[in-house]
Amino acid sequence: MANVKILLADDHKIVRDGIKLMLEPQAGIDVVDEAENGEKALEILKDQIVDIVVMDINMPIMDGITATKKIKEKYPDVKVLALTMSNDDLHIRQMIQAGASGYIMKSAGRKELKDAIDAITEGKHYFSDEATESIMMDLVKGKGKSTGPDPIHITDRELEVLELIVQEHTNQEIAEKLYISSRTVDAHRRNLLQKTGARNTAGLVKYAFQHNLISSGKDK
Amino acid sequence: MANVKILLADDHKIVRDGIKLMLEPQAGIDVVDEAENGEKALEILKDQIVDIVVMDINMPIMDGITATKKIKEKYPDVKVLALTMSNDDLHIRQMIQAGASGYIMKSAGRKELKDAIDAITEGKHYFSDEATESIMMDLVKGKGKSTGPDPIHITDRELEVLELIVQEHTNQEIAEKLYISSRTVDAHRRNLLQKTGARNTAGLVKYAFQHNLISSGKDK
DNA sequence: TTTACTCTAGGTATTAATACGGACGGGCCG
DNA sequence: CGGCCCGTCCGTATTAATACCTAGAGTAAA
Repeated sequence: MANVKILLADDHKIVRDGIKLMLEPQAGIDVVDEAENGEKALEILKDQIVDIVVMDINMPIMDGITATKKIKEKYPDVKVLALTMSNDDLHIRQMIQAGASGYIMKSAGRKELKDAIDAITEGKHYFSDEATESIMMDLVKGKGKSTGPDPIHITDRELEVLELIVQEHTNQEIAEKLYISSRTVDAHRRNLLQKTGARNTAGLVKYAFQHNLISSGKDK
Repeated sequence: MANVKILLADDHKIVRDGIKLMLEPQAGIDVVDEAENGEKALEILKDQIVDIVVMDINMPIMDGITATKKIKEKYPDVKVLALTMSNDDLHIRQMIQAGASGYIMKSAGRKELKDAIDAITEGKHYFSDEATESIMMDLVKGKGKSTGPDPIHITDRELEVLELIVQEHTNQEIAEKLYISSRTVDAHRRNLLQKTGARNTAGLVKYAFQHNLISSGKDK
């Protein structure tokens, strides 16, 4: 059997180098290329045969979830192993829905990484214990009900509003920016409160940060 | 000359393993131990001779900035190389003030890591281009004035209030929790708005996340 | 076509937050 | 001692946000 061809997608070179050094000595595994964001990864796939993409979730320009969706659309045979820092239920679910074959955290060790790649190579799936537990909790809860964080779907418009809220704009200002009534903004805001389970603006901003919906919220 | 003894402090095992694999083949460098948070790093230093601590900033339990301060207090000869994902001015400055000898980002490559360690071993400092630029900007600006993030000092009480705000509490609730008048909470809130430059609650929460100060704000 | 969802918008009301003021005791430090 | 900062509290006022409810136009799916 030919070697497994890996593409690394992570915005931190140290992480890429680290994974590469961990994998390269392994027999049967070749890291054929690297990408520092989802867009680059897609470009590389155009003219490079790859078996597995090891994909970070948090990346600039194009995040791992979006990239995974696009990869599975265009190259359904390419497997994706999600790699992330957080153990966020939402991210795990989103990656699985996007078509990832596995999910491990950066706090995992070399062995787990190897195990995950082996499992995926054999056409199986690999989820870290934490991810498995999270998914099981969902099944137990019976398809996201009751108190669970639920499969909440925030619409595009709501996301726009949320971003402007995070940018410290008032409803009036948001209304002007989006060319809608402030009442509409108010409605979106209430929907956001309800969907996110937040009590107030503080909760919305917190939600945005914890689920990384912030794009340009950087300092200064 | 004896080998340089390195202690890795990062909560992500993959990152630790990666760095280790990058450094170990290098002549003259030994990774003698690892820690997944600042507290562990301090414990290790108790009975382990270490020359340089490669320290991540974002870590659970005890962050890199706090850990660096404590290390420089107890073991002034131990050098610290800060390692981080963000290029946040504030973090850079805080780490330098805490006593770090260098600062590089995870998006840096193997060569930069090696260069940084070499420089620090020789008693010099090493700052990535981005960090240098940021510091230079400060010098140009003349000691943090005008638009700069200033040497704002948030008092303990204000911090308590801020934390409760982030936890989605209203002024009344905060007042009850702290056994003070809601008017006082209001005053603290106004001072926070003024000090942080925020326009409203959203800005305060954003500030809290970007600079810090959230301890247990995790999901669920 | 019905169903469902999104986006839109309004009415009415209450509560919370923000913007100005000013004031006072305590602790720390030159 | 005399200032300075901190933490505490109040008055007044305006603006913003939140809580209810209803509801139509558009679109996409069943």
